[in-house]
Amino acid sequence: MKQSITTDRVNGELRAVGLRATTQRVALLQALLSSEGPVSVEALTKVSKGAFDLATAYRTLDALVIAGLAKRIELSQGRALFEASTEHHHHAVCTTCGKIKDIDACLPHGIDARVQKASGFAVINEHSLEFFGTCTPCAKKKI
Amino acid sequence: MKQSITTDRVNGELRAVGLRATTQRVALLQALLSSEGPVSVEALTKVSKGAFDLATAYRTLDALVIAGLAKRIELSQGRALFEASTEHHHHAVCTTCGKIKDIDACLPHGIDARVQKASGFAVINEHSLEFFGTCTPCAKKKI
DNA sequence: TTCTATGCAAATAGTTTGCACTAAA
DNA sequence: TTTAGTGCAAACTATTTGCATAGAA
Repeated sequence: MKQSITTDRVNGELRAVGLRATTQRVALLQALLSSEGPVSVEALTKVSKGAFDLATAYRTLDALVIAGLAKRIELSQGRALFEASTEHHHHAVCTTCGKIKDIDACLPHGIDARVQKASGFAVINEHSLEFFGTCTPCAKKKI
Repeated sequence: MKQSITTDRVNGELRAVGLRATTQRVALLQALLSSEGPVSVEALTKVSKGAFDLATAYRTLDALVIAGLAKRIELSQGRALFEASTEHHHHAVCTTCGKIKDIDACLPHGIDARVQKASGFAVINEHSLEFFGTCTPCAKKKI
């Protein structure tokens, strides 16, 4: 858990992007901002005790992604993960237990531009970089 | 289409990894080897006219991935793509039309090792790097 | 002949949608 | 009061699984 996120701040962020600050949205965005790494939709609905509907969670997350407050991540096959929009970074995924750790960016600057030339694409404006391996606890268990 | 892949070669590759060379597997692996980039499971079953069952395709692809002959790729949300195992490379994805283009590797050597240190993971043995943007045809249509 | 692989159909899992109702603004 | 957002249930899509049968070795 990072430092606690005030309801007021979340309220403001929602309104700033033109979304009504409903109880559910505040709870969801708060949960998103408070979690260490990418979270599953199911996990998000359970964070606040007054667990809200899955459909609401999906709709809200879509809205947050469009508003630029959240990012959708494709890591696990067939289960979407979401994280709050923070500065650009990458992830290390443990292929044994599924744990995900944030990794600070370390790609050479201008790589998007270089790939743009190499690919013949008109625009390259985003990239995802994920690392896979075994975390230390899992590695120890295997010995 | 790359140069045509002989049935014999595919037969051999399958047997080499201990898989029976059934009609379906040969057709599927041949289709995989012949396609330019990542392909969906549905597309693979339709390549050979004697379209075979989806369940068979999934089971076969699993076996091929385990055997190291194929790779599973998570790009589009909720639809798995597969490609034949070739040398390490990355992809550029057009977020408008979905077209995928292979990109030759361009990450600094030793990056896995560096991330291994930075992440505290015991092992980092794989990474995926995907670029997103707009391909030239799509960019022109938008003007 | 033996045993793995296939096809079919049913079962899951994750996600999306329609609609009447609730609650922000 | 107005209109966007929610819950519930049903619909969908991609993928998986059980089981009897076909076919590779």
